[in-house]
Amino acid sequence: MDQAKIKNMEEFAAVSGISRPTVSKYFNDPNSVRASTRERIEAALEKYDYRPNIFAMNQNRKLTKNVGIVVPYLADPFFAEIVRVIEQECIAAGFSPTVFSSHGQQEQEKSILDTLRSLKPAGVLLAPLGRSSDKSAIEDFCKNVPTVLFDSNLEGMGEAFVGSDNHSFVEQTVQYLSRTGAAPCFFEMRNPANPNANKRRNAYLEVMQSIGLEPNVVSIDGEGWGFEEIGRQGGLKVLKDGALATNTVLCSNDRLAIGFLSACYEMGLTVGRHEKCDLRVASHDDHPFSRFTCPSLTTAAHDYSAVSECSVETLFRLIESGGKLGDRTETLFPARLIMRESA
Amino acid sequence: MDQAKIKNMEEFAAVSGISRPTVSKYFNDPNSVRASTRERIEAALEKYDYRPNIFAMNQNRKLTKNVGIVVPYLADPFFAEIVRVIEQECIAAGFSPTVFSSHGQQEQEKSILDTLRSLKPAGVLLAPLGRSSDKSAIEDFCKNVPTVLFDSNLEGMGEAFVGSDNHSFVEQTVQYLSRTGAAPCFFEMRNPANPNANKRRNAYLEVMQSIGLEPNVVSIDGEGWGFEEIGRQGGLKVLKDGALATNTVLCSNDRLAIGFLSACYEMGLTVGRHEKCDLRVASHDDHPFSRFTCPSLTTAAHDYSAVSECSVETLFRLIESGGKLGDRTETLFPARLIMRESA
DNA sequence: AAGGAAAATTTGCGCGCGTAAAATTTTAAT
DNA sequence: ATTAAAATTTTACGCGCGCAAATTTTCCTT
Repeated sequence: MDQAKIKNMEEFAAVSGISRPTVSKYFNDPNSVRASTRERIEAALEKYDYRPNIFAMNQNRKLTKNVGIVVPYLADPFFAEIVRVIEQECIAAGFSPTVFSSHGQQEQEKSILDTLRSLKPAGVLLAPLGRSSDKSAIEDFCKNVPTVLFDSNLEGMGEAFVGSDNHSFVEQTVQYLSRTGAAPCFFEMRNPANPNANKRRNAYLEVMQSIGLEPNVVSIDGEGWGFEEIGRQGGLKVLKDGALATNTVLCSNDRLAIGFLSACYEMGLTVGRHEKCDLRVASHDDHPFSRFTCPSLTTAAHDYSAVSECSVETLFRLIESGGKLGDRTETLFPARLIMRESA
Repeated sequence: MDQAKIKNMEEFAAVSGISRPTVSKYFNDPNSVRASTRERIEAALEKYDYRPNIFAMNQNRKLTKNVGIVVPYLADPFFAEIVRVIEQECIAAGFSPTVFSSHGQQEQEKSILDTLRSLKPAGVLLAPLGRSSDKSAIEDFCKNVPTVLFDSNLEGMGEAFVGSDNHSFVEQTVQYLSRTGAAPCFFEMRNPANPNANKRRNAYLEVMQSIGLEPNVVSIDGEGWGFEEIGRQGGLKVLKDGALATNTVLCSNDRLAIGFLSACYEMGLTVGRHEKCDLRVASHDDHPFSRFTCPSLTTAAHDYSAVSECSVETLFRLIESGGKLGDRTETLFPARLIMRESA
């Protein structure tokens, strides 16, 4: 690496013996220049550590290489994990991902969309807050920026949606539970922050009816994204009130289940699939920690990698086709039942 | 809001009846212009929705309003939580924070520092990987970019360090455990990814010696950031081998403890502070989920808000003083013992 | 009302790069 | 060798804004 500091593309073009426009073309797409030219540029790149000024690049480019990734709550390990994978894939494809978390707040989500607009992103992967999203703000955003929704769907918004098939989740857990023991009650938040929750409740009702069992929905109070605490408080209340019709509880999601397990433990109730246990508990999501609860949690797993890969691929297709896809596709991946000790 | 779209600052200056340089000054610092001028600009801002082009701004400004936040592993709820708070504080102070996760990989950390350089940030809050960081790369970075280290310290690097006092963590848990029962064994990874781990082991040895107890360190194998699984595997091995000298286990951190609790459960061992229990388990960090383990985890808590606030404040002082502080300060916050059911 | 400091304006240049059009060179095919 | 196509170079302009110096206006003081 030569000590001579290269200030700009002009100078770099000079030392590499290539014209600046061609160098510019190279940085835009290394394959767009002749192989021999590419080699010469890359040789110079080794010698003279130079990187184009991203601000100047983005200012003039019609389309940047920026990609926005927005999730409703990054402190939720489920989203943290999905973001981790998506981020890597964007980098591998030569994009610059920027991660944003709405932190569960509508205002925050709106302000992120505002920031994102001025970032002129090539595309955005958006997991909206859902129920508490400002629908018209998101709709407006999607009209101006190529956007793929993931995780939670907002009817008609964005160019595509990629997520998990909630019905498949509930069907598998309900089938499994009712085949191996008592019919499951459904434990959920009355006003869930996430729209998937409503789909899961409806799926529960459908599946129970289809196999001729009496549904039993237990809705608990609580606001916000502190699901574990909400599940614990709700669990304590439900258990004390004897509000459960059977000894089998199907939680809407794993974080709620983690709280519910905690409540069971406090009440001195044993959870598990064995005869001697008081309760069976199952859930949905395969949260990264559900493997380590006591007992380990039986759950329906997202196909994490399929959802992330498909989201990213869809976004890239969208970007390549200039921001518009033919018709809005909705891709849903089925769940995989993970049988552990809790049910 | 008028339908007339404002293209640039030139046009906006025209419609607001102010010269462009003055408008530019306003966006740089609203207080640097006369009150009456400020009002006129803000009135126009209401009417004609205009936002300066950040790329053009950042290209020409000597110092941007960007702030980088780098953590070793964002999927760890501990970091997710700290990032959440820090992010809000930066926004409140008028900065544009960008969050990066090294995902536990040295290469990733280095590439983030590279990216960060070209972002010309006013300052960076960096929680390094620690043991697996490329020290010289970080040292070099800190020389060029105003940086405050947090969470884990790298001797002499950055303009300041803010973190938790590991000795205080261990002192409190060891004192508590040995006062209320058997002396604690120390359960840790042999090659921990985090440098705090080494400080905690040393603190354990010191504290045990100072109160005249025989230390007993149990080091387990495992690489990477999957602490729960490592703790579980290690726990199973240790429990089967009967490698624990006493019935009290102090884990280096909560995630390891979560795995260890899982191992205890699998082995049919009961954990808790009551007479009839087989084991007592305690730990450090007050991980967001440690409240919900079964039994709930006795642990030493970080002062999350103090660490985040102090980090941010230190960074702002650093930025205001032009990137250099007098002498490198190291601020350590003590732990707060949280007594729960596990010990 | 006069004076001076503070704030605002005018003028003008520069940042680093994208990009378009035309001229030139290189490559591949006949 | 001839020729057309592809790649490169030259030339030239524009993006939206920061910033500095000189000038003018505004405000407050005595």
